[in-house]
Amino acid sequence: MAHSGPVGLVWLRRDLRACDHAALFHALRSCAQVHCIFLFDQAILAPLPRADRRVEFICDSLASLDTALRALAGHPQAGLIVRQGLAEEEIPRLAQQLGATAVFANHDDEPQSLARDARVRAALQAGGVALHTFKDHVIFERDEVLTLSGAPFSVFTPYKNAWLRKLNAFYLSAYPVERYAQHLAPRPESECRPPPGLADIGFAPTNLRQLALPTGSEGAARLLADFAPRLAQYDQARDFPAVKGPSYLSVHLRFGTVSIRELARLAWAQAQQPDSPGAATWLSELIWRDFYHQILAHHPHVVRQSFKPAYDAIVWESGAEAERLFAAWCQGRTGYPLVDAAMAQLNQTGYMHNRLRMVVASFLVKDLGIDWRWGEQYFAEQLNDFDLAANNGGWQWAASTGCDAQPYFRIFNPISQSEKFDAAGRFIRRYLPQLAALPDKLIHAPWKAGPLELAAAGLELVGAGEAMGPASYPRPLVDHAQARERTLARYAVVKAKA
DNA sequence: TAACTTTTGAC
DNA sequence: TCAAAAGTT
Repeated sequence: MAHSGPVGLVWLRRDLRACDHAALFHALRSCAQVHCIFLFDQAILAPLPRADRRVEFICDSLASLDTALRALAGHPQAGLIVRQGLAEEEIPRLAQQLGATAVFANHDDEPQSLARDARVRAALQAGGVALHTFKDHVIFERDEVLTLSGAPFSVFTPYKNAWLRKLNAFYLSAYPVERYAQHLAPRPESECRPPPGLADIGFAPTNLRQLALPTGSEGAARLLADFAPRLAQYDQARDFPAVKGPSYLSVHLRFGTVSIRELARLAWAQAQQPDSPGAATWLSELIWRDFYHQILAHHPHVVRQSFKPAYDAIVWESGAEAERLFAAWCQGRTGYPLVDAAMAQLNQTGYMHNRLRMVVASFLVKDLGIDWRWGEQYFAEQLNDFDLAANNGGWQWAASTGCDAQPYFRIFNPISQSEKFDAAGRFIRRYLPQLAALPDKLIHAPWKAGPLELAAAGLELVGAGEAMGPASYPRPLVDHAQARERTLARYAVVKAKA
């Protein structure tokens, strides 16, 4: 090699892009030769089902990242090194093979990731290699936004105000990796191969290609270009699942195929303008994301327990009956059309509209009396954009067990939510075609239809657990008014403790 | 980022 | 008589 000077290794994890990248920038600035690796971590892949949309999303995005790195370097032998194995073994092994003296990565504050990084750091240190890590995934992390007394915030609104006060153009500026792109090193001959396909790592294809979900940084750019003209109306459109209101960028934020700084920059700039009320609302959603990441970093116990200890006294439903209710919820057979349509959206696409995440979470916890962790786990398995901090925060919010959660007596009515946010039944009809012929008035609660109306709609109502044909739909699993009373009684133990 | 019940007040 | 406001969970 003609190059001299220190060799660095950038370890990419949930930051699969080649621009505005903190770890890549710092590596390029301080090392004359920089290699990039993505590791398929056995500890993460092993427990997954053999068809998983997230794995396919990663594979597609790695191909795009590899191309981007070679374009950035300007020579074809640069590019992404991809390996498979255990992080604490493979990262030190590769560092040693490349002669790297430092490894660069971005922070990941999930408890398991912190533990993994500590093991990798120790293993690297044994070989005299340093591990440098950086904030990249959020605008403000860990201890960057604190109360005047130096404590972490646990209520969103004051957190948001402090977050906005601290924000300036510097925190939103991109890391200019292009400036040092010539430091990207050619890969060793043995590593010059395209990133593996799904089959190469033992996975089967999903329906990802059929979904309107573009992958990689180009996919994120396409979604952002599509969303930018809609941003000004985001506040008006975001609550209606039949409307194209959201950005659909959550999965790209999760895998880092888009930079949070780029998104926050757009939101912040537009929020200054009086004609864009949507921008401030969307920026608020990005701040919620920082908020929950910060909560997880300071309170890792939320992964297992309620944020508020008093709520651990709640006794949830259990046993075979609870399993039956939970299975019906998972499969979208609760008899409440908005809930079932939402679960169908999740099961078919790996995405669910945010309004509906609240509706189905409230239904599981406060209509069926099921432990919020069961729902959290199901979302973790199904959501393309699954993010531990945000998912846990959302579930604890819905269950009223979380920081700044809704009060326990706030119980969504699945019928009113349906009438309010899918008044014309457009979303319900998209995912529950057997209900399509019901009039709008009845589509939110089909059990209220008389025999003549059912016959006219070509619909048959069946009891829970009965076989479902293409023209049948279940009767409601529970009565909402009764369930509401049971929930108020269930949560009474909290009031007694507080 | 609630829903439900009761009270109030305009007509 | 009914819609809006207020009180409750």
